[in-house]
Amino acid sequence: MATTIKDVAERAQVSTATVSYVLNGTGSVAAATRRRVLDAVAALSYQPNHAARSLRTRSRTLGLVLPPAPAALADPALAELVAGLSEGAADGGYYLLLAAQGARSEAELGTELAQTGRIDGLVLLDPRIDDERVLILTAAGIPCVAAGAAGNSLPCPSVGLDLERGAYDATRHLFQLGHRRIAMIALPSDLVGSESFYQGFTTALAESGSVPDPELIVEAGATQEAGMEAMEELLSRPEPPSAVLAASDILAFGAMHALYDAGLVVGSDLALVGCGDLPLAAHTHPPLTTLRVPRRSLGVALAKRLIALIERHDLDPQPLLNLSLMIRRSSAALQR
Amino acid sequence: MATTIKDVAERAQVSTATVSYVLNGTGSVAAATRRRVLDAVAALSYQPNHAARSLRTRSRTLGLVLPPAPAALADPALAELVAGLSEGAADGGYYLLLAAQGARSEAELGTELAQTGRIDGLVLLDPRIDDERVLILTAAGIPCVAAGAAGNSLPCPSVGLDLERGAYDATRHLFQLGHRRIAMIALPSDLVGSESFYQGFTTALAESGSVPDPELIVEAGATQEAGMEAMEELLSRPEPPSAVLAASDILAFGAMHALYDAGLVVGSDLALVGCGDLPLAAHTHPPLTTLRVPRRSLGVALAKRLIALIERHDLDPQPLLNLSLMIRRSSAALQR
DNA sequence: TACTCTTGGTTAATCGATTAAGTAACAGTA
DNA sequence: TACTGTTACTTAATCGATTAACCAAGAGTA
Repeated sequence: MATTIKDVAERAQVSTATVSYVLNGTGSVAAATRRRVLDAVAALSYQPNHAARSLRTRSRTLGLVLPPAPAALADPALAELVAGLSEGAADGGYYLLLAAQGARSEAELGTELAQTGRIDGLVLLDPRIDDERVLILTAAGIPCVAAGAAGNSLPCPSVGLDLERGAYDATRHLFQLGHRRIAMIALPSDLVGSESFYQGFTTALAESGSVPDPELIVEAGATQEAGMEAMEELLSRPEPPSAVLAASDILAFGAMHALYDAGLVVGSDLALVGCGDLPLAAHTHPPLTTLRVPRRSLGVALAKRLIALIERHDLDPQPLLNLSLMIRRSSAALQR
Repeated sequence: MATTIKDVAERAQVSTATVSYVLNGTGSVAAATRRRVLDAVAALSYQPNHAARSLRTRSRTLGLVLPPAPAALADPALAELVAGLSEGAADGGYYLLLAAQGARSEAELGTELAQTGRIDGLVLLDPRIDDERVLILTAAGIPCVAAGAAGNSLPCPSVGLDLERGAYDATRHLFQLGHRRIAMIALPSDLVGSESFYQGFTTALAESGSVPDPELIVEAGATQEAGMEAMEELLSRPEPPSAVLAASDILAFGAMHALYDAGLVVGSDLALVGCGDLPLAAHTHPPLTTLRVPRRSLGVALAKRLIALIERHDLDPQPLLNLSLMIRRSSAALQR
């Protein structure tokens, strides 16, 4: 039924080897012969069988392990990243395999997928410092790239977001609105990127002649509840902040709840800026000023980088992707 | 490096055939031999190579074609469905392959994936009546299931949502709040499911002794703009409705904008109910009453059904999945 | 002339599984 | 005893590509 390389070879009056050489651009084939082969391919609308091909070479498939149920919900924008990944994969002639993380750890699952030849490499989300997944996978010789990590704090390539610059921009924005007591709610410090974000924050403060008040820096978890608690903590300070920069939208949403509970009006009583620009951010009340993450481009870049790694192309040092500050009503000028 | 069936065979002192028989539960193998084989498998932590296996049998992979960029954004809840799909796939020993739809049509891409042996079957989103994708794919003998379609309006199996019951519940809810002039904003009528939704609506009306006023039924597109226009149209009626049931949250969001523009307050001036329960729905102002779609379960059910189809198990007639009405502030009692 | 290179192919081994066909040993049966 | 079945294996073909190894013919060179 399905046409094979043999059918093409017969029709073009050559051996299957020649067909393969033409199709892969390897070997040396006379122009006339090449034509005959290509004509036969077109006439039969031949597509090489994937299993046979990957039995000898690569699987041309990138893998992504989906976080278990609750975490998947935590990032509604995952779809956007995934779309970018499969787009970037397609550009390079690859596809994207999704695996649901069941009982096994992500590293185990990834190793299995790679060792059974299902995937050639893996994309890792939310990398942490000294991430054990990276250690296990690279030790097993499995190519992987990490998403959204900046710089070289990881033993594997990554495509980074310029969180430092983003945090800097957001902080400057608050400063220019007149705020002087600016707090920050940080993500867990073992997340790669937390450090950069903090750097951007302090750099902006330093530039305006102030130093970060340790009282106004709270490290939170990654959930909305954590953001809520962090905000409550900030409000309990002797001298509470007039503006808050949250390292993620989720944290900012939690902070909003805390502010609402405290009877404070976001935007006028206190300025709030998030990071991520989740779809929800534009629809909270008031709409949240936040740093937009180019998720689709991030996905595309990750896929391309992983493919380069797999095929051992020269890895062009990828520039960091920029965040853009979406100014909305949650950040207003300081009232006095 | 990677351990093969040969390594296992050697260690267990049997032929590779026997190993295969043990692993697949086929053939007849003495208990003692089976033990030896299983021990060897465990000792070598052997995993069969996927390419080799699928060269002879199936690829144990389900396919999903991602809608092109703009449409993908239209349904932020796609991630949830995808998570369900890969979960259901994993349960059956399958994985999920994602393909970005580039220039080619979904049917072409799906056919190619199936014919190159990359996937065994395809999941189709948003099926339409006489959907050409279904026709092309089933003609090519490619198993596929459609998502969210009810009943038998499709030439391929599907996992349905009980939209009729959902629309009925929502309409009854509005009626019980005292509303008598209830309008409906419908999705394009060629979407499988539009008919059922309409049925539920009219059944509920009929039960309360009224018949649907054609003036109060507007067929819209699928976008927010379409919802906005539809609402404007309804407001221009000589006798405008006091309540509106929108066939999708997106349409409802558009309707909200139109109402805002008209200076009407959703929830008090007019009751509005959507369908889908997108993450945004709980965060609009006022929060939107809507029918929650069990997306994750839908994904799981779709995957299981597709696998059953591929492996020719008896397809147990899947019950329709129920929607549940999330009552929020957009639907309030009739003011008089 | 005799030798070496290059070009343009072919032949056949190979990847790692599945599975049809074959076989030896033994039990049951007429 | 001779025949038929079963059980428990093994042998080897096969899936459809890639690719190392080989080869023939013609060009270039000493």
